[in-house]
Amino acid sequence: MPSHIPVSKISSYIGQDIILKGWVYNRTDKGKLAFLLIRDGSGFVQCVAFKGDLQPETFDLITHLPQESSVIITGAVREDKRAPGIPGGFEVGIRDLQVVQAADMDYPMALKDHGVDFALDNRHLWIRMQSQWAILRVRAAVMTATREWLNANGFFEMSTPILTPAAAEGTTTLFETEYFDEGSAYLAQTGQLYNEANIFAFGKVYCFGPTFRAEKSKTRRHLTEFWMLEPEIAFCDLDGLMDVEESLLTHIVQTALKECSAELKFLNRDISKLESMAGPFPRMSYDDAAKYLIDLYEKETDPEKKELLKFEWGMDFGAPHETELTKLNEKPLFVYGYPSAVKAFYMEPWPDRPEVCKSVDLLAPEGYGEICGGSERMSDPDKLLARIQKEGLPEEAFKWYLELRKYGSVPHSGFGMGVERVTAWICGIEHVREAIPFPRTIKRIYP
RNA sequence: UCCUCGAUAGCUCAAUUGGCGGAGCGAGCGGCUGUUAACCGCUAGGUUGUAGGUUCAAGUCCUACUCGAGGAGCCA
Repeated sequence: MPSHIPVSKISSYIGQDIILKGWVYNRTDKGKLAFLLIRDGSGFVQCVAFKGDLQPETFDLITHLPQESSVIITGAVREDKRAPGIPGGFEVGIRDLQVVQAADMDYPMALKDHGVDFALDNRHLWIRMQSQWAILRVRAAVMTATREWLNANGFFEMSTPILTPAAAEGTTTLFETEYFDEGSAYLAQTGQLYNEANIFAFGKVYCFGPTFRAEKSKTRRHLTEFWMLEPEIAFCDLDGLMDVEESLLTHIVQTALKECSAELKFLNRDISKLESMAGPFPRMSYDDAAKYLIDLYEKETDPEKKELLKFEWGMDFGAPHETELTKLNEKPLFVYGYPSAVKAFYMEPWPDRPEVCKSVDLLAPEGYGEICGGSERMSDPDKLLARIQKEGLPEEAFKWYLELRKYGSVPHSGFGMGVERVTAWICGIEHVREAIPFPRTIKRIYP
């Protein structure tokens, strides 16, 4: 009696009879021959029916199967270089086919390019397509690799609250909701402040969950709901933080290469660009980056490009600036020591240079830009209080946060990593909305 | 919030200076023993986003609106 196997393991069953349970992704009839591309969640494999090998009614059933019908197939595995699929190169000679459900014939997702609007309205079906399946498998691998590295390196996963009181960082627009008789609550835009409390109990921690930004950002790099990893580390300075980011990112990329080679190949990702992606990553000061950008701006002759590259010391980088900086290297680039004015209030000032802070962004190559942002946190309670007052933040809301610095304060650092941005970069795709199963953007909350 | 672009068959797109709304894919039927988004033949499929306006005549020009996109700002 043949056993039920996943498509992903098919290479171990050459010459054997097996059972597949899945869905008809595509069908091609050719007279007395029919090809079914079957997907079962673990992969895509071609199944072949010869009229002569089957009961006439079974063959007739196969040649009339609607796309997306659910089926159970019995047959023999053989190697064939012509066979499409993921991983591909194998096919199943159908001996028997049982229809679990014949799908309605008006399945809307054709196997070709669709417009963004249509594809997103049909996201619940779009995720069945090979490209989206491959991207989301890479995303899962990124998330698994992330936890793997952190757990192996002494970090504890600490869930931080999603429902939070007002004013975490002050600047960002938050989603607001009613909270019983306590007034308004807000969906978390970061778990960092809570993780700063957690490190004094657990040393090295991380939170890994959804994050919400109500800002009306409409670009290929923004979602209103996205997943963020936020490690926080006690007794760690800015250099130590960059070491952690470097090792973690290296592990994530190498794992994706190992676990998802078929997916990346299907996505036509230039693997060689990822293979060299191991630490150390170059580290550049904001001052040097600013000098480079100002120089570039002055040399630019095209007036349109010149306007985009406009830059002076003290500005935060725009997307065109990030792109220019990432062109300098094949690897991700650390830029550290940003002006305090463009960064959050809790970042530790540079010694003897209070206008600069111990912050660091990690910019992914090939124009992907910022994938991690972090800093050494202010550890002195008096300086922190002064900064909170200067920013006009409500002091009483930060009472607990200030207390962390009263009882055994230490230098500590942390960063946030955007899962969808990392996934989009590894997959080589245009837009972060394809790097999450059901993207939430400013204009979309369906499906 | 600002700037720019777009909306024509189920989907992706054509339609010349304002002059009879088409094709491919998908769907149905038939043909084909190696297809890779197969191919060949036939069939069905339309209130051109909405509301006005200009004109002998509007998919095409004008006004307003709706919906969407990607860029700025802000950020991961």
